[in-house]
Amino acid sequence: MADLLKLASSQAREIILDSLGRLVSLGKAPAEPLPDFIIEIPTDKSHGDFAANAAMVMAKAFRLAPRKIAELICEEAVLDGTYFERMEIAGPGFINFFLSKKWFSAVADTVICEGDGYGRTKTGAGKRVLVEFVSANPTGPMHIGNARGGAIGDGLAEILDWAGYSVEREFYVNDAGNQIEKFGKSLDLRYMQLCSKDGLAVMAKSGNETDKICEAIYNDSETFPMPEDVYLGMDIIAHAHNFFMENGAGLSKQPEEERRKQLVAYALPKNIDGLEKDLGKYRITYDTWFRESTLHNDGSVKKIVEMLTERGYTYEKEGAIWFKSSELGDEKDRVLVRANGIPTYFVPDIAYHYNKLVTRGFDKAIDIFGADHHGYIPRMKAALTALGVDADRLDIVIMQMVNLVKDGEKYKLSKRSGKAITLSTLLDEIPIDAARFFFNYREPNSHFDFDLDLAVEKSSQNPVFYVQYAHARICSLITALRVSGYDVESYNAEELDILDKPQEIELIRHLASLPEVIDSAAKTYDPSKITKYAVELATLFHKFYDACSVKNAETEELKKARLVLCRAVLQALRNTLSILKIDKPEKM
RNA sequence: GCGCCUUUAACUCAGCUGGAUAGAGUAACUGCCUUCUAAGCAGUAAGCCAUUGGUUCGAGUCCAAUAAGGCGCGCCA
Repeated sequence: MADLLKLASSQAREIILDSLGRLVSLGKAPAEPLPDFIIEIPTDKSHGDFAANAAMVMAKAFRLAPRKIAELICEEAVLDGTYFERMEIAGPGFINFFLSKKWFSAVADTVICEGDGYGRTKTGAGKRVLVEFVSANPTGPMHIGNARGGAIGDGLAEILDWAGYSVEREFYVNDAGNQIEKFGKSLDLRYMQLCSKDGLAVMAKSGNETDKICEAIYNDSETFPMPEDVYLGMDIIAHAHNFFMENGAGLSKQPEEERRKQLVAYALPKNIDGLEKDLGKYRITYDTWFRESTLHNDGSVKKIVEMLTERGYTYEKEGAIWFKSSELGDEKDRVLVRANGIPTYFVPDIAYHYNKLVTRGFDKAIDIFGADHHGYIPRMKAALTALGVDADRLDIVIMQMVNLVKDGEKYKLSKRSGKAITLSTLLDEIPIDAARFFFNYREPNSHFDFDLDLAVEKSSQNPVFYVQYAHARICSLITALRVSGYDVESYNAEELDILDKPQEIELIRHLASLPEVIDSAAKTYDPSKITKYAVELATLFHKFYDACSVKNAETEELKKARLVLCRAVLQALRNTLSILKIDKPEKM
């Protein structure tokens, strides 16, 4: 788990600090505490591998020109025993560091030795994190927004795992509350329509084919009217029809409440199975499917209201129980229990987060939210604070809405009309690899247009192919050389000392940054850093491939050295693709 | 009206805690396969970093205001 980039960077810092220490004892530098400086990686590689702005920030303290200070620092600097071969003063007073060959071979060596684990860090060691994502309503199929949330959540969970956290993935099943009522009502209305004279006629005419019946009823809102606040999607009609086929019209003679109960009991498990299946196809598997109903059944929901009341954070108004969230940073107070005695969605959700952080004791809970729920965050944090839980242990990743673009036109996503494009439809149309890659190619917080035409296209326009192509190229290259008698695995990284082409050096430098990229992605909750890393690695490889022939290298030593480099690149590429759960084709 | 997000090349976006001449990909144009996969590479062209002001050695990056767009502001979830 060596991070050679970080190591080199801290060496550069130490070199300067050492030098400053000597300058102070020589009386050439002021003794008072000096301002902190930064070691950065210059964009222009002629400025070295690392650059320090120490001389510039210390100009005031020294009462000298930055370049003069830089000269003093360089005079006293000792590079022995470090990965650096020289230092330079440049520009307004930057101190630039240049790495030695030793470092480059150490990088390749590390990648190959750590193998499938290269890139893993211990940043999150000992911390348990729960990532909750998608959590789509089980009342219907998933839409495009869930597709983005799924890719981001799963990617993020994997990244956190690589950063050393102990990670669990969870789906929160809203199998209680108002939307289940609505679900039951919708199912019942459709069922009763099917049992009616008109419904029986449609079924007879359509030869009992569910698809045809759904379409006929869905499109004939005059004969089969539906009220405002129900689910209109065809999936509801399909459930009702399937139930009818299995159980007949007998249920229609039962009281409404009983009908709804039975219909929900029939359709809900089917929907949840469907969610699990679709997500499985999307390569997402959860550690837990957490049911909201368990929080109602074990009294947690009730207990939350009691706890908040005990702590003095509730009051009654107009027959309802309110939470004083405005005292804790929310813009207004919120209703906990309605005047009719039924708790709002908020209460079980507080109970759920309390369960994550207190009952199950996760150090962190991470939720992936659509931007349309961002206003919900302050009240949830307020609730945790009121319960004595550190609200910073809950992190919410906001992801902006997705626009679907087809033929240059924007689709509006509408759940209510039942016409939204579902996740399973999307996955039928585009490769899973492309979907997972695309949704992780932008920061969660960016508004982004998903171009259906582009994702379907199997061409160079599609970055996922570009990356996979690099992988396939290396595979066949290595195979070819192995066939011609090269014992690829036996060469060690010391041979890399002879590499000096810029394409080779750039490639190695980028290899070294993987651990840091993973840490950074974990810290900022941004999986797009990984896809971008993969694309950059592929780019550098393609450039190297073009400029430096392995097979026809000038010398045998060079050939072996490049072969080792290819192995290292292949390894890093494989690891990033593993994180993203994207196929690693050996041939294309 | 209030809050959150966004605004960088024709299009889609990078730009790490402020640093040296603002970068990719796509689209456009020009080259490169008798030699490891041309799903590739090299090159050309393309920019008032939305606008204005402020902070300092130094601002695409930080602060404020303005403008445009997205999303919220229920005893819905």
